[in-house]
Amino acid sequence: MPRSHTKKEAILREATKLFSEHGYWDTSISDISKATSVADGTIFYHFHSKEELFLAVLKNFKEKLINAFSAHLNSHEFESGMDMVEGAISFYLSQANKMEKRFFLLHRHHYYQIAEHNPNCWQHLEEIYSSLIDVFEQAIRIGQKDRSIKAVDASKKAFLIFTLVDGIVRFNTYKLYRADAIYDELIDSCRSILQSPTN
Amino acid sequence: MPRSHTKKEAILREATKLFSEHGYWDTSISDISKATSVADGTIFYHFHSKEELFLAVLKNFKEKLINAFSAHLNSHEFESGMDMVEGAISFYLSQANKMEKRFFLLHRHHYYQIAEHNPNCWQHLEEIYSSLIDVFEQAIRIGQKDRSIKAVDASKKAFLIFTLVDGIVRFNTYKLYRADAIYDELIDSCRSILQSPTN
DNA sequence: GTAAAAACTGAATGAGTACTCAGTCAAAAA
DNA sequence: TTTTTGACTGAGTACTCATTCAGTTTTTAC
Repeated sequence: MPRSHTKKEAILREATKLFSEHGYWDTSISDISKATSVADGTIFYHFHSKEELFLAVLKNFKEKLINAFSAHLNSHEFESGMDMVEGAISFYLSQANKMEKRFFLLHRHHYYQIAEHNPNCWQHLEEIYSSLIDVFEQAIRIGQKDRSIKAVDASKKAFLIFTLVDGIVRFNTYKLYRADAIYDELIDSCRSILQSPTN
Repeated sequence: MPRSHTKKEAILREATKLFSEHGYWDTSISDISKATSVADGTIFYHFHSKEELFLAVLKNFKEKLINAFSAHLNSHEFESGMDMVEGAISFYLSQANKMEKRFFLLHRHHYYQIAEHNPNCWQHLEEIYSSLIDVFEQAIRIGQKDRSIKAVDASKKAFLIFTLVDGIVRFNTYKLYRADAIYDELIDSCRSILQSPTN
């Protein structure tokens, strides 16, 4: 395995760090090359453009996040569908906490701007969101079978709940409100939305 | 009234348009000066820097949004607190629709980045969010008096509901999900969160 | 009408930027 | 050993951009 392999990885690692911390425009190619102890040209040898490097960071994040979610689902036993929904919420919050900077990047605007002219970027974003929302949707459907969740439009409610959780993560990273301070209210609200009053 | 007054206004108007449409980094001072038929220097005569101009746009938006909300509240009669909450939600959605580009700007990241080193910017953002959340909180408190809303932590639930509505606006502008398609589910969910089962 | 003040101009500046490319070097293939 | 290949280098290119400022025009004050 040539040395290049490690260098490409190192570039991607430093780029993830710098883009996440300072954003796309406030991170120059030479910032990344300095941080990686690599020549500017090496970056363009491995990635055709700054934008392509930025997309590689997104792709990497997408894979990490989706893998983390399926690992979580496979390694846990859930009492009921409702229990699964709650598990997904707290797992999402814990991931957002662990990968705070990368979620920050996801909530920034650059990717949505690039997505307008780059179908590849759009697809990454689409996959991230749909796979996350899917987790909620499946949990709701399971809950409807085991009667822990009432009859609702699973797809729409899944989107609503995801929006709520993701919005809280967003305000949390912007430090406008602390997520842990309303965790109980969040779970309580989700139960109100999904459970019939008798549960 | 000197001519300058109109020019300053025109600069602010064009800056709002261009920043909203293309973002902070993709709008140059000379783009704005061309659009306003003004010399580059004139912009710096009225605003000390690009960042200050950008903040003036935010301040302007803040005032417009807050005024629109109080006008709405003053000009409507509400049957109950719950009715007021629903009115606030649909008013927020209609404003987001009417001022789509400016909401786009609010949801972008630049202001949060500037806010990190500029207390003035931070204050604008804080005022926008707290005044909006306040509308929901007051409506909830009124609803608790007239019994249309059950006993909940008004402040926390107001934040939750605002987060949900704002999140939907965000996904709507990114065209990842259409807000009007889940309006009914949204209202339904808010009722579940706030009303006791017997209502 | 004249002086002072304010508004306005746009060419010039200089600090940045993404990206290129001719050439070096080490290791694999012949 | 010689040749070829792919990884890597970093000075150079062509460019954009926010900001400045010396000078001009317009408005206001007297």
